[in-house]
Amino acid sequence: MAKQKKGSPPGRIKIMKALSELMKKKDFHSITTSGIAAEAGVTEGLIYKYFKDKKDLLYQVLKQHFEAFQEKIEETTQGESSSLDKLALVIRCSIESYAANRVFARILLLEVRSSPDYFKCAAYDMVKRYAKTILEIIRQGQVSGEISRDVDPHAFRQVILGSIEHACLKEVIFGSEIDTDRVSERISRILFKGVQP
Amino acid sequence: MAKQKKGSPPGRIKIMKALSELMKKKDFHSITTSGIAAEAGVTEGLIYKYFKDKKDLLYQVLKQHFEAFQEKIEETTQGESSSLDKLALVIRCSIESYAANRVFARILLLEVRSSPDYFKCAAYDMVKRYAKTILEIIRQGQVSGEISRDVDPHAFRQVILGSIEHACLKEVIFGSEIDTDRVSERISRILFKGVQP
Amino acid sequence: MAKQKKGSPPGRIKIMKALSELMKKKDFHSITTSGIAAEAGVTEGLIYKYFKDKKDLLYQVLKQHFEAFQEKIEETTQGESSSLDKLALVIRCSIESYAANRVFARILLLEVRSSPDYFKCAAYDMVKRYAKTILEIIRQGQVSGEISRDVDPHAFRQVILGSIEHACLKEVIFGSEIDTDRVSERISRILFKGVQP
Amino acid sequence: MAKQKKGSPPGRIKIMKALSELMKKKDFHSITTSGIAAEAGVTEGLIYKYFKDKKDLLYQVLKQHFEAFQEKIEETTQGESSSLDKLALVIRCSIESYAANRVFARILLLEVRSSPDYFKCAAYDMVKRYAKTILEIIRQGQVSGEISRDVDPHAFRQVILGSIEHACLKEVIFGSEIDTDRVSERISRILFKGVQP
DNA sequence: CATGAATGAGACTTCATTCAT
DNA sequence: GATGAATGAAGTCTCATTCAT
Repeated sequence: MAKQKKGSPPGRIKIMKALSELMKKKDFHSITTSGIAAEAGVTEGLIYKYFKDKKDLLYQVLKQHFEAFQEKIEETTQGESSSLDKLALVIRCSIESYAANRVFARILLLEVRSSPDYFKCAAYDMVKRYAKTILEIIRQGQVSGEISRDVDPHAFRQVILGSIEHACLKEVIFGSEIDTDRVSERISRILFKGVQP
Repeated sequence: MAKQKKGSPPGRIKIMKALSELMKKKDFHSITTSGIAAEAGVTEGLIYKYFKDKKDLLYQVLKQHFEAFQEKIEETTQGESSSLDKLALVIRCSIESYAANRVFARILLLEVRSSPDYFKCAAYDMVKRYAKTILEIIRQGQVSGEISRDVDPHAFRQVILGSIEHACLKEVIFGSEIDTDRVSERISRILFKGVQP
Repeated sequence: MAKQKKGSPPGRIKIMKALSELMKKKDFHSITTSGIAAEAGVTEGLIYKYFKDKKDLLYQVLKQHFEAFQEKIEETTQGESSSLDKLALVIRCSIESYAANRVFARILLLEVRSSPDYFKCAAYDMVKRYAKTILEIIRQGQVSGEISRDVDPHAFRQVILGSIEHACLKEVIFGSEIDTDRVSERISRILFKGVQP
Repeated sequence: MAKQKKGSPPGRIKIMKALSELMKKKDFHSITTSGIAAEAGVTEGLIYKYFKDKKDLLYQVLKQHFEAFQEKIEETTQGESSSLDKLALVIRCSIESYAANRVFARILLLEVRSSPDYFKCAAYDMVKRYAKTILEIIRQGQVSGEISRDVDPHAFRQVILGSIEHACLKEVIFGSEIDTDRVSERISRILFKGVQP
């Protein structure tokens, strides 16, 4: 119900599923439209009925994954009142999502970034919203006194995002397991308290 | 003298330079061998005399950039005795390199990571060495008491690398300027002291 | 009706015909895919929709020719009861086919034999069937007493096949005419009765 | 001494040997000049110092092999006075040569025949001489009464050559062993006495 | 006697994409 | 709602060959 818009014709759904499926194993560039069609059990032509082009298809798939992600992030942080706890939750939840959803991670971390037109697509808008959410939490933390005023919010956000991504990158690339709990705790520990004794 | 091995035939050098040049503007996938040849002023065939294929050429270029980078890192940190100062220098120097050398940054941050065979190439070996250097500095810091023992060295390294990369990513993608000093200082500030007041 | 399976798309048929046509004048290696496409009046890409590669196309064409050939051989020998007469017919019919169908002869006698993968393709299976047919006729002849028991069937088959091929080779190479009747009669005469007075 | 002309420069010899060597495993078309140069331990350019082109090199190698072959045939048949015995010896000797010298066999049976310019090269002259020798023996046999007058000499020669070649073809292609004695005896048996009881 | 750098033509192949049905 | 035939542009790569040194 949350996964596909109700009115979606079967072919459209099959095609998106097919790309998702193929991206578990291969990178986008080595996936061909004919491969997608074969996996979906439809003809190549049909892809162009529903998507402007191959990249558009990718962005649609990404957006679909992202909606679920964003929803979860917002749900999770809602109840929490402490800013640092919220951030810890965002970190945890992001890593969890990457871990649980390799395709999403692959696309986001490795595929789309190199094409300039990604930054104009609908899916990127959601990334911006996600980033904005984090920035707001940081600012709240500074207002409430949980976070030091001499920390630059943008820099902090960068460090958070970078840490999350780098933590997942290797496992996404090599397909290894991610120990979500350990990884996210360690990151939070370092970022919040620093490394000095 | 440091840039090319003297024995290299002129054509080889021209080809590598041509790819470097083209990567300032386009991503690797949209660069064609015929484009490279044209830019280098040689014939397409010559590329395959010196490089196994287009990817091999990319890795050679990357490796060449990396050698300069690695050299600089080692030079820079040599004189320093404090571990945290060394790490701050590594961060600064890395960001500086990315900032000064967009091609290198593009390749490393956006292009190669999605191809599995990159991780088997010679250039990746240098990445590993770079990463190892950082890990060793962290461990020295723990021995000397500068860095808290309850910080996991691998996690800390991940946070460092992630922060560096993410800090540069946007500017590399959009071609904007990086204020090396400010960015690196802020990162070090957060990572070393944490964000709590 | 016997020539192409009705389901074949027009492009596929045109391509196969084009190769057949071109092979009348040139050898396979000097025929290019672009030449084939031009002759067929389709685009080069279409070749690869229907055939794995250029060689696959060749083998398909060969197989098609072979099916007609095999059919004819079987038809021809059906009515005959004497083994030697059957063999004479096989010889005659084979030479006739080579004579009437230079393309087929060229491919079989000169082109495919040097590529190891020909011997794994479907067309070669038909050659084996043809050879088997001959062997069986020989054995029947020995059973019926027409052919001496101290003649080795395999050796005899070799001699038959070799004689047929060599008889046609020169004319295939130089494009000269073959006097089917005379050639086949002479071969049968020698093979059956020997050369001693 | 018989193998190379005395004055041959070392490079020339190395190149010819290299091609011979490579042809033991691969067919001529898939052997590249660069492969030849590598095997010979010289540079590609040198090939064109000594040979007009790649094909010329092939013909030179063939000719060299052929000289040894021709010499042996003539030696062998010299002493014999009976025509049929001479022919039996030619058959035996030819098969023996093919068996012992796969490269020679490969070139002659599989490679050169499809190029029209082979028939203008020096090596082909030797083939003609060999064929002529056989024809003369057959005619002598008819004069002496050993061979029936109603056998056409050309047809008989064709049968002989075809039988020899076909007998060796499979083993040359697949690299299997040839039992020279058995094969040649069986062929002579059939050709001379026929197959009727 | 030989090298090594470079060429150039073209080969095969791939793929996203379109359009009539 | 979907098919299937066809396109066309480009892309990577191969290889025989030449020539200055």
